[in-house]
Amino acid sequence: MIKVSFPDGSIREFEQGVTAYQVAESISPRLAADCLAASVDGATVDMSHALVQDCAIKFFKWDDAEGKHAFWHTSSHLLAEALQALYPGIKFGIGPAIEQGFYYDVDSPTPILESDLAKIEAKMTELARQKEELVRTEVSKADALKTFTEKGDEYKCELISDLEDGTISFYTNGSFTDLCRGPHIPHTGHIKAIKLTAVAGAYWRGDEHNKMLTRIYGISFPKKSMLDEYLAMLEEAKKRDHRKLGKELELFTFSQRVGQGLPLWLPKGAELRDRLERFLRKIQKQYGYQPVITPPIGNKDLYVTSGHYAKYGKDSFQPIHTPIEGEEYLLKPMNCPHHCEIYRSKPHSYKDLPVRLAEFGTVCRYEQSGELHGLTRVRAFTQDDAHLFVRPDQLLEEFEKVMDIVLYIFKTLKFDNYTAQISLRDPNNKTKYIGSDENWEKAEAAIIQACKDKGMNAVVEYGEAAFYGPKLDFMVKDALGRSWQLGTIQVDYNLPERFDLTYKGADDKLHRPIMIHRAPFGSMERFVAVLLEHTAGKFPLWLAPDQAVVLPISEKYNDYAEEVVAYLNEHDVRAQIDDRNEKIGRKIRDNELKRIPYLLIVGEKEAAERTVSVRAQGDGDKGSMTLEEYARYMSDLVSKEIEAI
RNA sequence: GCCGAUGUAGCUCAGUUGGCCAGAGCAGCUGAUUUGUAAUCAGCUGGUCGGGGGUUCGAAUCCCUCCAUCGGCUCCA
Repeated sequence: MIKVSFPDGSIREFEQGVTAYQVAESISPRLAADCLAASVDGATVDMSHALVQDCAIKFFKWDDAEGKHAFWHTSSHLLAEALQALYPGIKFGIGPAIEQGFYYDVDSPTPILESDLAKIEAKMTELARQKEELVRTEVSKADALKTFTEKGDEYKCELISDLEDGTISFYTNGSFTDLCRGPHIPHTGHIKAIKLTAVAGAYWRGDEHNKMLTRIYGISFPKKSMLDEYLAMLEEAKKRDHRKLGKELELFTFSQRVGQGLPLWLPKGAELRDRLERFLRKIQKQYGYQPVITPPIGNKDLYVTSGHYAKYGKDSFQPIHTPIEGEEYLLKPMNCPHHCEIYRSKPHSYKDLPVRLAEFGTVCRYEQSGELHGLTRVRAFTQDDAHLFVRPDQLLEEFEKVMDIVLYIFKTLKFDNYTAQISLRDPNNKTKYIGSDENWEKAEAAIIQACKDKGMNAVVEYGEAAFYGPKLDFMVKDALGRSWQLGTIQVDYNLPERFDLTYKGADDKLHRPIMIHRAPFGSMERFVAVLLEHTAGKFPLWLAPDQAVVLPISEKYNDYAEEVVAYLNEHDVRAQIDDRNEKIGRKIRDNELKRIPYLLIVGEKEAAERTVSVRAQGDGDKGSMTLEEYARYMSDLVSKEIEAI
């Protein structure tokens, strides 16, 4: 047996004659990368050469996340080395690998601009060609601090100060030495294609009170062709951008004159939204929800009572003053307080619960200008909101029923790559939240239990809770991989207390209900945005604003085409005519680009036979059908989509 | 809000060593054509070059400022 000791302190035993490749295989890539610094007890394995090569091969297959991580992490060191060479006096923050690529945060005496990126890329390529090894050294905390103090790198010093006492590792590539845990790929020569993608500002340690550093984003690959593929993929993703599609498909628009972040829904967008609302209303009716309607403003006192004013008052649209009566009103930033008051409007018995109040409620929030983003982050939006007032013994069952609704919606719309996130409060900063520890613990336990019951694989995030209670959020990614929260379910013990909500129990005493806030879509705006990017504008038939367009071959057949449209509209098919004086090829092209699901071509033959020639979106000619056949065909397709559960 | 970039016709974009009345394609309008499965032809209309201020004999082009948009950061009830 031979012993191999690793930098993390572990010692593994291997049979005599083991190859370096087998050693590499036996451990994770993360450890494998660190084998550069491994020492060998015994002479049979040459760790310095073969293992290095084999590790490299393993990484370049991109066969696991750790391999890519090491590759991009090394790339960030390479970026830092290039920056150090080009910008004297530059100081370094952190430079990690991220999901797609890497970045480095720096503080440069001369500004680094987007136009400098090509120059930096060239320097990186030059350094990469030198095949610089990533050399690990280990030092004490005191020595580490000394090294960076001498360099005047205050950011690194701050990082080291926060580390626990003990051994600290440095990695050196060429002339650049960084505080780093590793792992890295063996040498920079494997980095064959580099693209610096963006320069941005980023607060030191993510705190807006700190100095803003310059963040340089990049991505790298072991082959030029992989970079080309990546860039092509980005181009494709841009075509799915909901802002672009929203314009092309005439769903929504914005107007500077109306104001930033205030979407204007165009007729086709309104049709789409209406379909979604009707879909959810139907489900909610089955689940025993009662629709309510509340006004777009509310007295400031309402939000003082709820606690929202103390938390968000300063960052909101400022109160509307009424000079005559001297009152203050707020544009409604959420529906919960109004719904609490509806609950309070009459006494409740334990037999009445759960009470489920639902409203498509439009709310206004003064989001920071830099945060606005298409339809995903706006200043006025409509929540598919509902508040459930439940007894403690009903909490779990009701929570799980809400989960069922969210999952049904996601399934119907084929959102299969969502992430469920349990958002709990930050245990280290409880001042951000209202309510007692006991209530928080009960609420958090309920969500965790519900996920367990449902077998839902959820990630837990601390510090992501709402200020009044923990949540279960459903996150979905957009075309460029940015994650957006859609559905949300929240457990709240606090607002019922603040509004003194009660019900009379079987024991003839007053009890406190628990509130569940929920919005399966999240908001109509954001949901439509993500739906657009998912479908690339090819909506399922039941949602498509226009399901079919009738295309007469020439104006001679316009009358018959009108008859077809009338027939279809009577039979619940949303159809229009394209009677422009254009050739049929042109009409097909234009309507295909508008993602119309079905094109119905009518000419002499169809008019005589009372048929339509059916063309499915992206799927070409489907042959001819009688009007009856086609209407039935459509209704079958729609019912199949909706009942896909 | 912060860092960086962008802003030319309804849309997509040309036009910077400052210089003739600011261009194209698509869309729109008019006319011709009456069409069989992804762009018929011709003519015409349309622009305070994001707003305001400045430099200059002269500004889409240079400077200042404001606004909006985009990429991030921070925030997200």
